[in-house]
Amino acid sequence: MNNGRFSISMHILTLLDLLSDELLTSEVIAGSININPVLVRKEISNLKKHGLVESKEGKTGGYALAKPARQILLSDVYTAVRQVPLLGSTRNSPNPACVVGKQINKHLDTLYTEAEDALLKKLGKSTLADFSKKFS
Amino acid sequence: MNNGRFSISMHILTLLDLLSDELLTSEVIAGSININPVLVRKEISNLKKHGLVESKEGKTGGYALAKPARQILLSDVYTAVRQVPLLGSTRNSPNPACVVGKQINKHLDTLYTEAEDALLKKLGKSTLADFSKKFS
DNA sequence: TTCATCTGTAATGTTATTTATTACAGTACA
DNA sequence: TGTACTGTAATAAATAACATTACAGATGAA
Repeated sequence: MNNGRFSISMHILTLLDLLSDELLTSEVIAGSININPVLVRKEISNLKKHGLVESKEGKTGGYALAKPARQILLSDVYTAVRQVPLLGSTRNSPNPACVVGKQINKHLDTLYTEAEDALLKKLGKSTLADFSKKFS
Repeated sequence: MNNGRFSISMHILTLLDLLSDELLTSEVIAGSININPVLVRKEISNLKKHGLVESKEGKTGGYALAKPARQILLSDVYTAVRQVPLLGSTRNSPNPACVVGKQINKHLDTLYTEAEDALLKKLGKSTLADFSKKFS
């Protein structure tokens, strides 16, 4: 995964949950995370695609959760953010002339999928509401 | 984690297991993975520190597993390679003036530790021998 | 109806991380 | 004593992550 994106998404979602009585702007959110507002908008663009956040444009616009925090599993967040296998390499092209090189990617993929399933299962046990409950 | 390192270590260890009747040189290993031999030596330097591989210098030198493949858990490999939290961000310094920013890292750390424990538990269920058995 | 304030997104620049390469000292065997 | 390795440092190149600038489009309010 793009390292950092899960943390950023969790931060965004936590803010939206805890301050759910108002729409938050990308600038306010960015101020809490301490990153650029454009990054927040990009990240939220992704969270919107996955049905976790909704937005309103124009003046008085901003962001809010698309559904109650107790209906958002942390595994949903992971899935939304995920791009590449958790343990997998980015650029590798092992030698196909070698018995191991030829098959390793296939077998590693299987392993990574299983490992990721275990992770998802774990993350699926708590919700955003459970998480943001810790802030008080 | 340094993405790619787990894959590389698994590749190295699989080769060492399947060709355990001889010492393998960094060049042979690098040829199978299709990376630079120096990277192999560096990665093995780390695996040695964790007691998974042993080496012999000089002419006729090379590498071998430090113990039987059935005694090497995949979680051992992960632990050897691991540098930073699985899901964690690299550079983030949230705003301490914000209720969320102030505490988020602490709570994310807890979450990441739990998630990683689940992963380790899963990886601890199979050994290098189980993995390399798949190549034939 | 026009200005102010926001989202959405593209394009580009900067910085950090990862991987590759070069170089060479040290070891061990023949 | 030469050859073929490991071990490791130093540096360069490639890639990925993040920041910034810019601006079109939406929406509400003066």
